[in-house]
Amino acid sequence: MPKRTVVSGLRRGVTLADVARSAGVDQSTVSRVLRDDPGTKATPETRERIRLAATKLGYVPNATARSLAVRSTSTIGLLIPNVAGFIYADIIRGASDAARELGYVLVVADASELGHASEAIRRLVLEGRVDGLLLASGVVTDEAAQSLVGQSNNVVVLNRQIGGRGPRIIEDDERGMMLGTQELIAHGHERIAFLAGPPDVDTSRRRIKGYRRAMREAGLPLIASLMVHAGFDEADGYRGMQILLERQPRPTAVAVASLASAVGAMAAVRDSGLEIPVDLSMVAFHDAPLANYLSPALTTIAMPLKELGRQAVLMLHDRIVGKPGPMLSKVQDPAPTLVRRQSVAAPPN
Amino acid sequence: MPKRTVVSGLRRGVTLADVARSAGVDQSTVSRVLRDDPGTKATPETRERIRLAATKLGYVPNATARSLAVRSTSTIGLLIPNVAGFIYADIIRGASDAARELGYVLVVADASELGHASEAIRRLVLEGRVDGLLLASGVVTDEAAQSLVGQSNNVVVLNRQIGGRGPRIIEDDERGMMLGTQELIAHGHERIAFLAGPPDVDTSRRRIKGYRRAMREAGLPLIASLMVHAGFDEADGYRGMQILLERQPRPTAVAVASLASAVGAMAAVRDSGLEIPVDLSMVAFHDAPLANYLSPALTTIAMPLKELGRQAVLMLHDRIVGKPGPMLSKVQDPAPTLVRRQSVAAPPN
DNA sequence: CTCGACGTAGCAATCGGTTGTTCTCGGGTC
DNA sequence: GACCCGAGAACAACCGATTGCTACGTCGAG
Repeated sequence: MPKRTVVSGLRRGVTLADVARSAGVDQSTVSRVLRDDPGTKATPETRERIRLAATKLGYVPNATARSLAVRSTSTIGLLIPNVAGFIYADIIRGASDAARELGYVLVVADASELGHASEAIRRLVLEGRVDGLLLASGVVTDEAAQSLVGQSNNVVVLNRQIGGRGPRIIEDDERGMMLGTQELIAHGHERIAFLAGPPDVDTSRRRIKGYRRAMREAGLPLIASLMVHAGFDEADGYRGMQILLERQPRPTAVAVASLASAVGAMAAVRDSGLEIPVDLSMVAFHDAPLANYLSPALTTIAMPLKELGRQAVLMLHDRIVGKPGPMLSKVQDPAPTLVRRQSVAAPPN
Repeated sequence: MPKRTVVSGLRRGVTLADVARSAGVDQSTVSRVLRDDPGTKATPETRERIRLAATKLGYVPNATARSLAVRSTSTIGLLIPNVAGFIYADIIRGASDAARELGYVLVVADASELGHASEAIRRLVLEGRVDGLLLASGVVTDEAAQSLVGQSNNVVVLNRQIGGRGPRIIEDDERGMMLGTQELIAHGHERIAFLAGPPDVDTSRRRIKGYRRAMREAGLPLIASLMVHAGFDEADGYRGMQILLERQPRPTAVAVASLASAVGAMAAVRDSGLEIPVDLSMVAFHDAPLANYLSPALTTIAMPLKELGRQAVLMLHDRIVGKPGPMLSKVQDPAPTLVRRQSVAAPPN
């Protein structure tokens, strides 16, 4: 029969007590049996009776009550500055999978608008809705985030360092950016520009390091005017590229610090009447399906973002259960890979 | 036995009892004062003493305990099939804002992988982690979702209808798609193809209706071979467009049912040696910053997705508090708008 | 001087689980 | 037959809030 349910807010559910009554035992026994508590000494017959009653009534334990009793919610939060970013889908999936495997549920919250990060943090962490929080790069500029990272054990920052404090996990930006720059070098480019991210975030700095190192190791000169800082979105990339295109002599190739800004950069190149890759080669940091459908298809550096998400929750989980761990972890295992498409060719002339 | 491993999980916080002790009153008084309970009759002095103690101790109420007591979590869930989709960012923001205004927190869960939707639903709704759930189009093919929608009062489906049951809210797909098709017609096109979504989802069907209606009202013939069904992502759009490009005579314009598939379709056009908009005009359903940076910049139909998200939580909230409301709601107010860019021109010849 | 009203604040039950402790038997030992 | 033992299950105290109800003064009225 369709059950009569729900008056309002919460599902008005079957409780442990209901099951206990139906099975003719105490609710503590029901609790232990249904959770396979090692301390249970119930008879096989009793167990069976309880299980039957539970399924017959459609019992589902109430997470809120359980959380209160055990002082743990079994949920992990992930705070993201901008859900539209290309990179977050993979991070979310990796984190989501890992959480599930650990018996946690992952909830993501959007903190795109300024000031909302601190509210989200209060409601999620301080009010105890989650056992721990993953802070994706970007939101951490928020001052509430700052102070939280200093205070709480159960926060892990992804891909950004906050004043050196707090546990964090990063992708191997340096290695990835080296890979991309080397691809340009391998095609014979020497005047290679770098469209960098904001100078004050350490993710950008690590990518810059990778670019510089590749140049240095190839014996190529680092020309200051060939590096410009821009934000990470399309419009930022467009503007940054315009600047680079005015340099004389013009660079023959450019490495771009994010996929979104590369999309903008490509548009800037087109609008200036130049063509990729014949006039200018380009590689972008981070990969997404989109890159394959751009014109030309964009050569990218695929970072192991899913693994970043996964390892982030593993790291957070260790902290939650009190296991000691490093303050800084770098995702090494699936190494960054270069996805060759059509945006890189030999330099003109 | 060693003492229980309380430590980790939840923030070991200051409780109501702590504040009460510090202020020298009963915790019920503290509770009433801090929440400004209308039933409070505390003197100004007592209130002051309590407030002081609370801030001094850094008291933050525990959401779990509160949820248990009031039988409501003040959180709403949003289940999304694919966080990478272009449209979800706006929906999330709209929903997030509305939730915040209502005093709720919005948590989003990703159900990209098959079978995960039902688990997410169990953990979120059945276990009582949320007061209500928004189901974004796509996940609802899941059978758990199906049955949930039938059962629970507190689920609202976005942009997709499930067997006619359950409350839902839709954008005005028909009107939007009409708008786009009319733009093509206004430029003189007559052989206008439609790259549609999957035939079995009603969102697609509504977009088809809009296309057909625009054609009909303009007195243009509907040619069956000029409509092909494809999925909503880039690869699907690529394949679908390839088919359309083989039609003889070739269409001079195409309306595409999603932005992602339009990106794929543009690539297919390029690969076939044709050029947009000189050989073929294109409009895409849904807008995103990306459209502005494509080559050529893509003319799109901007749907009020933020408003969709907002109204969805409003609708859900009404149901949660028991207010009666319509089973079907359509977002009308900010009407869809056409964003003219460079992908539409007069037909060749 | 007693009674009742009212303003204040405390008591205690409750939400739905978890978990340490206690009770109840039946059976084996000496 | 008294005693002990242990399995099996009930009892009861939490977790941290919310909330109906009761208790205690004080004050004014009769």
